[in-house]
Amino acid sequence: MTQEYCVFEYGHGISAFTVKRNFRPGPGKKNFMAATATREEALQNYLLAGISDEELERLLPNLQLLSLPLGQVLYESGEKMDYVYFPTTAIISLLYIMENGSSAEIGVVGNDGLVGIAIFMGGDTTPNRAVVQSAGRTFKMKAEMMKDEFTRGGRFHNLCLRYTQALITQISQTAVCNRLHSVDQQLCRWLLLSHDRLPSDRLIMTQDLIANMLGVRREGITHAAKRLQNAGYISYVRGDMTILDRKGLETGVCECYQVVRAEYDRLLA
Amino acid sequence: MTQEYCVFEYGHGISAFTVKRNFRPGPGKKNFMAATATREEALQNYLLAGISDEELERLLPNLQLLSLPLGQVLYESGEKMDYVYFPTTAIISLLYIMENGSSAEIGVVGNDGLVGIAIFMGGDTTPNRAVVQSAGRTFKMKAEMMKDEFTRGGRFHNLCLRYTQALITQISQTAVCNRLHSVDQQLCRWLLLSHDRLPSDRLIMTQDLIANMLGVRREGITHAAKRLQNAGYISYVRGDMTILDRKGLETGVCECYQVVRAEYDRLLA
DNA sequence: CTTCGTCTGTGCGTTGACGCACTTACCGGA
DNA sequence: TCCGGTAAGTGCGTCAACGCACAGACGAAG
Repeated sequence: MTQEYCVFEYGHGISAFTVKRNFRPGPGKKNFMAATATREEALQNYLLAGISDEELERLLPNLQLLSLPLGQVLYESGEKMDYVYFPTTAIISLLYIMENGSSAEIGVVGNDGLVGIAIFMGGDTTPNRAVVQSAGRTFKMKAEMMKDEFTRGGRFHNLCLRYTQALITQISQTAVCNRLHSVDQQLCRWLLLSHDRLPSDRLIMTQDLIANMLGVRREGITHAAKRLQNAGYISYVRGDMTILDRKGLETGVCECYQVVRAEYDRLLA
Repeated sequence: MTQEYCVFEYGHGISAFTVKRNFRPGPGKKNFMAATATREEALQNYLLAGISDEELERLLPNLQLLSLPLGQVLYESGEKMDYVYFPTTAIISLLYIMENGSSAEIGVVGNDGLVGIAIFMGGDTTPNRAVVQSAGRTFKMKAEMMKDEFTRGGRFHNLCLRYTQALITQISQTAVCNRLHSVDQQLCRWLLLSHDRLPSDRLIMTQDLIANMLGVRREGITHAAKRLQNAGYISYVRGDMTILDRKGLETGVCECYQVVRAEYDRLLA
């Protein structure tokens, strides 16, 4: 089961993120559980669920299902992207890594979208790293197949572009939030964005990792998380967080979350 | 001459930005100097310069040239976009305005691109405001015409998408920079981004406006600008800034600028 | 020449986040 | 059962940026 796998992989993945941040599973380990896509499973991803039957039929044989452990790197900054990913239960974080090793998240992708927009936007690469933030399942598809289907136009083409616009809003709002809001507010925003993309209320992730994502100190997350815990919104025990009171989190968040949420709803309805 | 026009318009535009930020020229004032595009003028915009002759021929009759005063609002947040803009000498700032009135820039567009990507991305609107940051000229084109040409595919379609990816990188880097870097560094980045899109070395803009763009205090800009002035990189007199030493500015900037610059060069070569 | 509005410069107390060092708590393996 | 590694909590001093208040400084209008 995926959840058990998360816990198992947790100990390994963690070191990936901190310090070196260059963790990659060995070649034999990477694509286990790979299987051709079933229709039902594919529909768990909103983009795949939103395209026409004809398009889905064409894509299905080319979609490979796989499980991703926490910390796995899907793309490295500037690296040619061989695959595009359609997450179902996994959550992928898009990060920029500074030359001095510090990092900041620019966006997050779950079953609401896809990882690898540069493939159809024409740039082929981006100066960002894509890392598994929450272990889970995803489909992957060869970049060439992605380009072919995109070039056909049709609903898939349009939906990809609308998703990209939604992602732009998310990134924009991250910029605004980084500029104007407190760590407390940003943590709330981050938790809600994650929760929206999570199959359960559990998030397997240390405070150190969250700090790396938000580009703040680990102690800052400790304090903010403590406040949320005291308020009864979350429980947090050694890398195992549970969201107890979503409504509560929403009272602590800045308007940035709602703006992003509304745009996703509007564009990908 | 455009430069003189900037100075003239300066006194009016200014009040637009501060406090209320809802300045709009009256109906009769908006589209003065409108004229059908000449080929040479159109080529000053990199996107228009990069498309095929056939495409350009088709667009030219639909392009209207106009001068934009400092502070004019091209789009309001959530407002339907009737036109797309291809700046030549004008610079447009994309801002998010918080509910409490504070603001932060998420990106800047000059003759390197276009304003209004939501039109072809399919969302039609964005939760941002587009404001003239530096007075100058731009082409505008009806949204429908834009959609039509985009839908044809071809080089125009691809170039628009590549430009969008470049813009995404700029927005992403804004997010990172907001998170990790000092006001001094951010001011350098902002000046360089503006200078790249400026027809001269002069920038007509008060410290108060720059502060609104960067989402910081006006006094913070005063201090940072003073340091740059003492270093001899810029001169600054009451809303009239001149960039004296570009190389100098580049020594004070963080890596964010170079990352964005490299992506623009790579994607829009 | 004076006045008024605007832009810039400065000082000062406050604060949120940082960096560092350290302790406590937990867990799995020897 | 002990030990070592990892996660989380705490306490400090430091600092960059904030908010506010006010003082020049400039320029256009009368």
